[in-house]
Amino acid sequence: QEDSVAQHEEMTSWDINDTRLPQDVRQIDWFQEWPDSYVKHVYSSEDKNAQRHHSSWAMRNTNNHNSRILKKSCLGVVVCGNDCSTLDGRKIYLRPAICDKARQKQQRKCCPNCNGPLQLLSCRGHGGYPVTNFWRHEGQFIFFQSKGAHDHPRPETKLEAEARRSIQKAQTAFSPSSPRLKRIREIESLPGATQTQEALPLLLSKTDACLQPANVGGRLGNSCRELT
DNA sequence: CGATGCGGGTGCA
DNA sequence: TGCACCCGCATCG
Repeated sequence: QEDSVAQHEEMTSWDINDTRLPQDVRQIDWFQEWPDSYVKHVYSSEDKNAQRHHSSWAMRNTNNHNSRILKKSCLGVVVCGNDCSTLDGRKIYLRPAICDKARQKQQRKCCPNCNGPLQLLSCRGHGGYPVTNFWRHEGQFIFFQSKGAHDHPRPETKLEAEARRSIQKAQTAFSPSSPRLKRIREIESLPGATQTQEALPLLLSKTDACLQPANVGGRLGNSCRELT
């Protein structure tokens, strides 16, 4: 009734920038993987995900010149420029790399589904700017506050993105352009080695053909094979 | 290799 | 002041 409403008000009456935050938190929240639309949460300082300031949205650390409050902003989602769909009718929503340099590389790779160009859909959910998340550790709690509503699809979760990288890495290991095989080829063509060069087929150059123009000449041993 | 934090520094209201 | 953001440095898995 009115009581529960009042109680809820009391729980969310704080702001991440307040000088002092509630000491008597009544409700500790379970970690929220997809916080959205101006929400606030209070986690236990024991919560591993909260401790690591995780989110399934791709959030990057941003400098707010305040060591007491950690601020992060959303990077959006990486989509296929051809707007392709997988066989099971799903769209490609890759997780933007958090590291600036890695993200630039990522955008030069191609769609894992159709090999088309990738495109970064920036988040504009906070007055035209990326949604921001704030974290503040205070005593036995970790306060969380988000500003803005994501105006784009959800990207892969961190775990999904890591799994994808593992798979790609494994596949790349078998590419003829990979350092590993090149090394083998070098060894085999050494003077004393047995002549078995013709044993290596040249059929996998497709791996290099899928690089985007801007990256031709780069030494990235990336592969663009499809997966799932 | 990258995820994550930090903080100096810049450009704008 | 508040905010967005670039950049390098360092840690860590």
